[in-house]
Amino acid sequence: MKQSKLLIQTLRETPRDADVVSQQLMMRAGMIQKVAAGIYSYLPLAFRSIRKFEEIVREELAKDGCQELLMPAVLPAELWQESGRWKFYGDELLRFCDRKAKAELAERRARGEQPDERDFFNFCLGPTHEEVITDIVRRNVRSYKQLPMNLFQIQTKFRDERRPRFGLMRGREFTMKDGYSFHVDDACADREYWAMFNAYKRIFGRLGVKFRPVEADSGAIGGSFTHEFHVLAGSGEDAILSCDGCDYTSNIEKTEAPKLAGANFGDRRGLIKDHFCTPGVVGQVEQAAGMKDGEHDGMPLAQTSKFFLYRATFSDGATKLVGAVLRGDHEVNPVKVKNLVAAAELELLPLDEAEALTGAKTGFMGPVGLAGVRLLVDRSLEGAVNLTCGANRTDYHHFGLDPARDLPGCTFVDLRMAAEGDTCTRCGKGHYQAFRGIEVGQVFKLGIKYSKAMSCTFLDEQGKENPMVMGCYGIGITRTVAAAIEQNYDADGIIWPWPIAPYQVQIVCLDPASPEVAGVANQVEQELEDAGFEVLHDDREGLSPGAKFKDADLLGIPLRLTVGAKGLKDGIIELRDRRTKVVVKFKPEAAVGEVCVARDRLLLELETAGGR
RNA sequence: CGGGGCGUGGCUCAGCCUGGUAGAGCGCUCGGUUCGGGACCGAGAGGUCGGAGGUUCGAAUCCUCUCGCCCCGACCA
Repeated sequence: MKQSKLLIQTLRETPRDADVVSQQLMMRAGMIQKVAAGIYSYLPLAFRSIRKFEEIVREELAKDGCQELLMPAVLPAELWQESGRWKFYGDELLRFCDRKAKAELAERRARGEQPDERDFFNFCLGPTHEEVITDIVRRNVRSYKQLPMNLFQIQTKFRDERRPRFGLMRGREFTMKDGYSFHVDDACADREYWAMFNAYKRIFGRLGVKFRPVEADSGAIGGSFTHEFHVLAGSGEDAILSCDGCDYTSNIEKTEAPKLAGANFGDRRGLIKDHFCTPGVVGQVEQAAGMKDGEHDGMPLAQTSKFFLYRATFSDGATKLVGAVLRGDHEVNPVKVKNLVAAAELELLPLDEAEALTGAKTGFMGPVGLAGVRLLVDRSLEGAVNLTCGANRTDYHHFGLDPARDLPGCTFVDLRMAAEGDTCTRCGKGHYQAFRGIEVGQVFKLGIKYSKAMSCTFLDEQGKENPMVMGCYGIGITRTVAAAIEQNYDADGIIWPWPIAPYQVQIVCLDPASPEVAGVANQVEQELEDAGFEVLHDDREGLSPGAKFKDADLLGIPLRLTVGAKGLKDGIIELRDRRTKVVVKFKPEAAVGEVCVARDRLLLELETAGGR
């Protein structure tokens, strides 16, 4: 490919609204352009990388017998109503109405009615396709003989993120591989789960990025298990804790926190109400410091407790108040709270409601004496005595709290956000290390949530009807490409991993106006292409060498072949490794051989670079 | 959704406070000199200053509304 004909405009300066490295570099390299918030065009260079990654995904999935199909991006409300998600999926689901519904809406309005427009939305843009695939399978699969089956698509998805950001890493429109499997029983679904788990390890391994499979929260969807695949990068949005002594790696939302022994706070005493008065002080640390009496000049943070009031909403629409009690120096993990009460949604109770319920301002609410609240106490407080807690009276705290005694009906559970340095709960020896990760894939055992709701059943060997057991498996294609850049760049630009580089070799012709030099460059280009390499040839005239080198570094093609009059005078051209900057010089006739050697070396390095 | 910021040639920005008929650098076109890490000279093209309304003799500039984009927050109970 001649660069003079390539649709590309590199930028010397970073566009103002690009805030992560991958977005900055992809925009500067002329790979993507923003069309609207969180919506991008993939220009030729980016599209080549995206398609290469798609092909890796296809090849690896084919090894496990997955079948590719393509479902519509625009989906009817009916299917989503059938699964129940039309109601529960939030505003990330972009809903709209077609002309028929619009006409009916207009007619109602003409009659003087004031219908709610939302009641007329009858379509949405698909953020995920469980409903559609389940519909397809229930219509086409009847017998256990046809199972198991694993179907996937690579498709543009839309999620109306409340705050799109980070370029391709958190856009509203993105390309995703979503796969779904159907099975006669749990055991079969579990086998497929691990088959996909291993396929994903192969896929991200081939990509040549550092990644980790991570145990993650499966939400309230039936308590099934799930792994996320994360590309490790400092800019990642997710916090991951990984044990340095065993394989336990998990999203911090899920990480089990060890039960910590509390400090010894003396002999148990009674609950002394309203003992401490810290007027106007709200922060946990400041409050503890201000708690003074005859024996105490400020309380240790670990002897205070903190309290959070949540409203849990269940899948049947019922709600319940949930109170979480933790040690003052611990963080609450709301995901754990949500899962412990098996809620569909969990929200922090709005401040005004919380104040009305407890009768105290923020900072002075506590668990004692609250009616109608399900109380959960972090297990690190099991057996603790002489704690302080909010008195439900503004400015006051109780002293002497013994949760087991003073909070009847409370449950001791793991509510706490695990932290770096905590002892691993799995091996009991190692300690958690913290990483940041970009979630690029997920394997999830769905169970029968959708097949049951949508009557996707099969007849077993006894002729009995059963719901199929399902799994789903996603990979964010465009996000993965961005994540690869987050992990592979330097001050000069992108450093593409070989497998998804838009081109493998970039020929930089420094003197394209010279027939002799251009002739050699073209010759080498042809030979490399004949040998199967993907070559970008910078044949642009009128640019100084410096400008061409800068552009080449920015684009990040793994190998750069420099052809110039100066080198040719000595009969040589130069091959430079983008990452190491190491240069080798040789005769033009040796180009193919040298590029092969360099490629083999790069691929060998990739094998050792992946995740564990 | 709450708070803050920004919208001026393709890109990065100045001009706005203190109204007077729109600028720089990069990029682009043409000509010339250069040519191994973002060269130089000369000549050009390119902008309803996000949009609407208002104030004024006159608005990029002041006022109101609106749209878009970006950032921070959304876990002190």
